[in-house]
Amino acid sequence: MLDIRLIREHPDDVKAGLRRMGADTEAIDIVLKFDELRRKIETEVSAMRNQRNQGSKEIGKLKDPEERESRKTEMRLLGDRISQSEEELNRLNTEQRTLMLTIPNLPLPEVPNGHDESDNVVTRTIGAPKSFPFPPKPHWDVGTGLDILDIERGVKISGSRFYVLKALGAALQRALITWFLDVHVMEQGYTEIYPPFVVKRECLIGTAQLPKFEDNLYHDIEDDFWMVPTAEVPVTNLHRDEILDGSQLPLRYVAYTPCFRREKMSAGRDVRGIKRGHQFDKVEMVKICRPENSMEELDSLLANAEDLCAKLEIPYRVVKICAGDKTFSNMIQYDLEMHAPACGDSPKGEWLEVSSCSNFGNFQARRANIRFRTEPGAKPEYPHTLNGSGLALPRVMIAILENYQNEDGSVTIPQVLRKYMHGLDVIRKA
RNA sequence: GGAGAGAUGGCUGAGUGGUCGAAAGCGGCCGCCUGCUAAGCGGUUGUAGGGGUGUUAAGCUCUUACCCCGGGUUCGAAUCCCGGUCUCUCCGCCA
Repeated sequence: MLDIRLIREHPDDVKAGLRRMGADTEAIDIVLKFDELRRKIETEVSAMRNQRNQGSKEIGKLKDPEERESRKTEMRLLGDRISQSEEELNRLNTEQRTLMLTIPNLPLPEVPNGHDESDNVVTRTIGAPKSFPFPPKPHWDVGTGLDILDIERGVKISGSRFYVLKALGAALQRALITWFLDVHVMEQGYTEIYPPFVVKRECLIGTAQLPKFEDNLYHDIEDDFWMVPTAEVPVTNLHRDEILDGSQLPLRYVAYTPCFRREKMSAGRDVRGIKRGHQFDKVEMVKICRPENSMEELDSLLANAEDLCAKLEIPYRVVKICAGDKTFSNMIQYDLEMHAPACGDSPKGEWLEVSSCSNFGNFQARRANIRFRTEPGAKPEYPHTLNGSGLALPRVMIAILENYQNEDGSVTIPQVLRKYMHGLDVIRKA
């Protein structure tokens, strides 16, 4: 959520930021109108309440029963007026908040201009796309050929966009998860978290999936549980409604969770293979830090994710996302994309997003009411939150199956994963 | 799932209609004292919103709301009533 004071005092800057994202600016004018009216009524209500509080105190001290009764009547009338204004005030408060929750975070000045994917900036490419002495097969052929991926049965049991990993396919994914976590925890200093995979609605408001992106979430109506679309949600919300001690910061967490997405917004996209499913696994890093450190923390977050790509020895690139393509709630975003030689429509293969690393500023902290004190006794402030995948499993699986495939249909296991696969070095047809 | 108990400030814990934004203790902060340490003494110490003043600063000041959440009764609610949530104990069930 943006700071209402920022909107109040610098509406033109806010609108300019929204325009860079191709977002609507009329919400700003509406919010400002609400805000003005809201403050006016709030002042009135406060004054009336004050009058009532004073009056009630006096009634308590009055001896004369007649005078007492007449004051009571007076106060009763005042009470009715207060109730009316309170109702109005409540309405304005909720309406203003509801609207505020739909306004996206503003891009930082260094975020490149642009309105879609094609305007993103590739900042560096590490390793060249691999060339093969034979025509590389797409992962769905590699995987089904080895009988480690079963898309048809996934569809049979759960519908489209579900798949089954089998035998060494399942083991490979499990090895990746464990290795990712080990690197983040043992080499990079993150604290591992095992969170619930369903959360309350407030959590999703906190990290800004709700109210705007309800369409993309699975929801259990009976208990009002929401299945997590990313570990960002439960992990960031660990500290919802808390005032942290500044000496605890930065907090650096990592969590593995399945992620559940309805993918309504991507209907028809990426239907082939395992690139975009309703359920996928991901290891996610989450940081909560002091505002002044958040850009360095973003750099190290990105470096931590990149480290995994590099160690897997798969070509990847770093993409700076433009203002029009960044997500709703961040203020700057970098994506990591691994190369998959046989995926997609182009003979050159496709760059697959395996990680998205973002700095959210205090946007989520405001929504989730996460605060900290720089020192004991100081005023609470909003910290910055960040998160980044480290990494998303299906795309890494794709990249491994396609990059490490051999002409005979087998797949070489990346060096770093072998000790997580009992020393196995190649996946062959059983 | 059944029965009972409970939810008060950073923590412990008092408070059953006005004198309560809330005793007391602990902790924190500031100062004093002390050769060091330990102890001692004094003061201070919740969050959020709005108004005024001030350079849209610091600050000062007035005020409102908040004693789990939401309603209700009342001139007035931490306190009474209703609904809900959560926690604990016991029983049941269970990977």
